[in-house]
Amino acid sequence: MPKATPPSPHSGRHASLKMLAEYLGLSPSTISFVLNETPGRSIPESTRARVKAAAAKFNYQPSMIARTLQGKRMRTIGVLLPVLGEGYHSQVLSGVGDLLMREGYFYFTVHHRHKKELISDYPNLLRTRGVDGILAIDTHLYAPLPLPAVLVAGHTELPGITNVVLDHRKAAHLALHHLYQLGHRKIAFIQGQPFSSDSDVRWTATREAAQELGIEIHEDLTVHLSIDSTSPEISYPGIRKLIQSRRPFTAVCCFNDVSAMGSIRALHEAGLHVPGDVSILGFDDIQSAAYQVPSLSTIRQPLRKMGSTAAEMLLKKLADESTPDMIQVEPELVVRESTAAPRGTRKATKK
Amino acid sequence: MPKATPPSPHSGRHASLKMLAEYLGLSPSTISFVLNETPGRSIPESTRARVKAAAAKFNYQPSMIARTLQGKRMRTIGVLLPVLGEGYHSQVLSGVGDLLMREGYFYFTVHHRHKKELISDYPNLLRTRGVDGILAIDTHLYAPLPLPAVLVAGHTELPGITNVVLDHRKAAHLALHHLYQLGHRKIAFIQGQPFSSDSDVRWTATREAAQELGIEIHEDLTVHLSIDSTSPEISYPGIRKLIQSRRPFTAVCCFNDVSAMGSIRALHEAGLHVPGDVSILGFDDIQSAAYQVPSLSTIRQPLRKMGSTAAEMLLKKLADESTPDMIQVEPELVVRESTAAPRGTRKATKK
DNA sequence: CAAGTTTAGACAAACGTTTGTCTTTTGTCC
DNA sequence: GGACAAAAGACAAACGTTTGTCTAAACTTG
Repeated sequence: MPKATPPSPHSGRHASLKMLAEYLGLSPSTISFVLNETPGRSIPESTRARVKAAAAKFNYQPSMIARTLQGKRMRTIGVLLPVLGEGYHSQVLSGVGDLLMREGYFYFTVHHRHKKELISDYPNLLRTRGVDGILAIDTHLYAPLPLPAVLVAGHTELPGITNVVLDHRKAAHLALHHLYQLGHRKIAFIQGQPFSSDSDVRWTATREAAQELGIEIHEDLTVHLSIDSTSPEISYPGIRKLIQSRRPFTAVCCFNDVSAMGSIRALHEAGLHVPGDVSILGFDDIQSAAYQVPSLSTIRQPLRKMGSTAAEMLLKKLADESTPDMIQVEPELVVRESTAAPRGTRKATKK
Repeated sequence: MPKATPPSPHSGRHASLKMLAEYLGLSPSTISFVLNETPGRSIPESTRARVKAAAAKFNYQPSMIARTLQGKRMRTIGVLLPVLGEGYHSQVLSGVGDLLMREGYFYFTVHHRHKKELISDYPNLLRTRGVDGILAIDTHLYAPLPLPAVLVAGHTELPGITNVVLDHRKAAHLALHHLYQLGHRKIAFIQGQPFSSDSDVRWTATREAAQELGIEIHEDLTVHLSIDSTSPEISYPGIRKLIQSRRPFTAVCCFNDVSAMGSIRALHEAGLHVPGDVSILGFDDIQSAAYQVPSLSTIRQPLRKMGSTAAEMLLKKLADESTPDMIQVEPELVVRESTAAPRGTRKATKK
């Protein structure tokens, strides 16, 4: 049976400047001067010591809340992302969080599931809670933000906003060149969900790279992701259908590692071997990529770095330092077990 | 070259009660009464309409900050967890976040990497930022919190705190019984990191269950996790060493799915087949568990549910409703591909 | 029509800070 | 010992709300 919560021990109010003032026989302002080391105020060392001792004794912590009311910064950031989950967002967020905490900043996490209305509303609600700036991950913005902002994988051009993005042209080239030089020609593609902000840019870059290398992209061999999730289920049905269609392909170039995992699973169930029958190339290099069976070959994005860079830029903006409009980071090809030369390339050719 | 950020468009100050008051020729208090529908104040419909129109026109949003200064709630929670990452924490957090956002609450995420000092300090820092309550996940608390609190997988007994925990006895029994009835007798165990708050409880429960079933737990077959990470790397070296030791075992009962993935990887590299040579039983049932090759048999914790339940309890506390000291949730055995009868059980016995 | 009541709203204090100005005390210098 | 400066700190306003009290006008009622 639920027991009533006992009268909380939180009733003993917390130390305020006023209480300290009363205790010390000083005015609140004097205490504020000492604790903030406000320059230009003459206060003798003896008094300073008394004040500091009392502050320590009562574990005084100035209210950030009251402080912001004075136009000060709250040292708080709002982070906007589509969804909490494994993989991409989680890793970027981790980079953001690490840097912010290290710098003494706190942050709100807000997920919007790509709902336009929420994306518009949240920044304002965050503002009323005192955030100093906004960091948006994989989010398509519709209107200028009411606060300084930095975007990760945002492809929105808005004045005063800094974008941290991957060099998708290079990424696409790395991916296709890798498969090409292994000998793959019939390559299937997994295209990102329309609401994922990298999808368009990457698809364009992929088509360009394919053209350069003389690789054909067949609509018949293209799987379009649509499920809004961060689980491998996103690609599983698409790849199953592709297998059932019996169109030949020797490799799948995936939108991300999670969809690569779903693909491998689907191929496995169909009795196809990776990389023996089909090579799988992932994208992102999430934590578990190296530990899959087979381990994933993938295009690594420096996800944590992207997060921390974005956070760094935002803090710079808050310090009124200049920041570039765009920071491009470099992808990297990581070759593991899931890609290999297609069957027949090494032995006698089949036909 | 970095371009200077242009004078931000954030300079146009935001609507305050005072500005609205001036615009309407009313006093701030009157506007507050209308917007909050404060009972017991007589204000004619005509004025109300004027006020509401003006508020909409200027997109007025009351400052939560100023409001809390009046002793109101900020509708904000602080979430304490060891680390941002894949798996357990991510899923619980997702449940927490979903419920909180749905209820119009915002939350800070704070990771402490099990550092005692941070665990003690953060709650206070959160308080200065106006949070109404604290939700701690997988965190060992050392002192009473300055705010109402709910713990997930916290095994700290503190007055006024609600704990949301798994029924570990049942979980251990489900796990061992499953392996036992498949025919496993030589079972290796992966024990959680000492700083992980479920480790002790689960280990105790595991030993009890083993005794009941007559299963022996050999120290030689026990891997002790120690790496502070959420990647499969945590179990990989331990399992490698176990394999090299050449002590026979037919199954591994893992601390979590992530360590199960690392185990499978290590076995795979040693040329051992799962479940043919060794069965692997995970714990948690994280998103990707079903999509591994082989897919993971595991003990499911309702992680998202645990998160949302905890959040719900915290909001209840804030509403001064009574809450139980403990809520136990039920584990569930999920049988997939990674467990099977040990070799020799079905065919002629080996020896 | 005077007295009382309701209506519509203003006014002021408070929350916990910061910061500009003012006052009192002490010390220095000639 | 008087003039002045410096030192030490008090005082008050402000930030944007909420809320308790007060007032003025407009109604009611006998």
